[in-house]
Amino acid sequence: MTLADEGGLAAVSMRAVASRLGVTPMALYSYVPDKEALLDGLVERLLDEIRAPASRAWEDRIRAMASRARAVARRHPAVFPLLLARPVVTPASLLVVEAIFAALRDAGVADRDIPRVERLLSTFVLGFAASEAGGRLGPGSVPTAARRSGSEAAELPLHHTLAEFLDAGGNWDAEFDEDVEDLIHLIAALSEHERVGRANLPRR
Amino acid sequence: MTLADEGGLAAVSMRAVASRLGVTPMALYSYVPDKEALLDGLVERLLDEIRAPASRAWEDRIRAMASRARAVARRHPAVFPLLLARPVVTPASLLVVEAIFAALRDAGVADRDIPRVERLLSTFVLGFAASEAGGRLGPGSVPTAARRSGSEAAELPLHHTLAEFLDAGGNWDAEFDEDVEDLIHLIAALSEHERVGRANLPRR
DNA sequence: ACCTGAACACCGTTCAAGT
DNA sequence: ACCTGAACACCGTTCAAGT
Repeated sequence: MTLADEGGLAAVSMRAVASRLGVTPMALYSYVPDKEALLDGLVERLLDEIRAPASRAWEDRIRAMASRARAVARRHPAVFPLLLARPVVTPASLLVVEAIFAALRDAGVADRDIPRVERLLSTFVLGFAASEAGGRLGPGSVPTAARRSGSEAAELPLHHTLAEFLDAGGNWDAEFDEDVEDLIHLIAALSEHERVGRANLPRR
Repeated sequence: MTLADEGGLAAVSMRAVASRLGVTPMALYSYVPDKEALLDGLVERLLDEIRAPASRAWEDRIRAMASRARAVARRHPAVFPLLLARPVVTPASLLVVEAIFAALRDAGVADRDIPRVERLLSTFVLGFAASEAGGRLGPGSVPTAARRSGSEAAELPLHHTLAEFLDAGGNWDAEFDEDVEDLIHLIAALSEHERVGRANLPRR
């Protein structure tokens, strides 16, 4: 993890890890079948850092997990994107998912919608954090491009019109919080819809 | 792109590309400064495939772009995840963003919210498609884990309760469509909120 | 069970040289 | 401008051998 944090994912080689441990590269193969398993271990440690918070209101638990996920991404930007590429079957990831299930259930979301909404929520949160860590949301990058004079500007009229809002003032904290609030509203709307549906329909 | 589609990202080496072109590895450096630039070219071609659809209703344009992004991810699962790791400053990506801006404006979203909502939407769509391509949403993986007997099952009661809904019946098409509809509702709610706010407030 | 050492089949990129 | 050939400093992993 230290190697990844310091030198990016490219710095995590079996040889570099072995050298850091004062051991021969082949010694690692007693602990791990191959390099992929080693990276899986890194991902698992990331999920341990997210964990489930002990909070009362379901909204606060959603907010806390989202915020922690993003904090983990900032601490380990090189490793974080791997979260989107690995199946959610490890113990640590199942614990996080279980906690989100619980929050959605307390929110009143219908059972049949809970796993879907969990994936919707976690996909957005992981996607945002990974985008930020990977540099997709670079401060000022888009505005700079939009301000570029020449033929391109004419083909991007809305980038020009919206220029002042393009980079959120570089304040991704506030933007992320707003996004999470919007998704919490969406969840509340889904549960309201379920409540009304249950009152009016015979069964379903 | 062919190499990536056939053998994954690992199969895309400067040496393999050169060999495919019947040329020496070093010949590539006349066209591209390094390997990263070569991968940037792949990403740019992916964005070209998404493009902006010519459709009337803003909802249909959102649906079309989301659906196309996902189709691209299925055609090029190895390259697609790179989309989340590169800044949106290339011509092709700006065109896609511009089209989403236009749809959100037609939806009635306030100018100050448009770039944020564009990022919310594209982050989810790219995140979902990348998750699917990368195998995060593996069919049956989570249910299998939840069904696993032993001590773990006791710590995951909701996975047990929700077992029948855990993998969406493997029908990610339907789940993705539902997600997109939910987000369209969210956008409509935001624009409604803006309409009401504008009528009631003096300026803002 | 855990570790070493040598080897194999690869990498991206530099450098000097050719046309 | 475009391409070659040799070299450098790396990879992950196999295999045989040691304790």
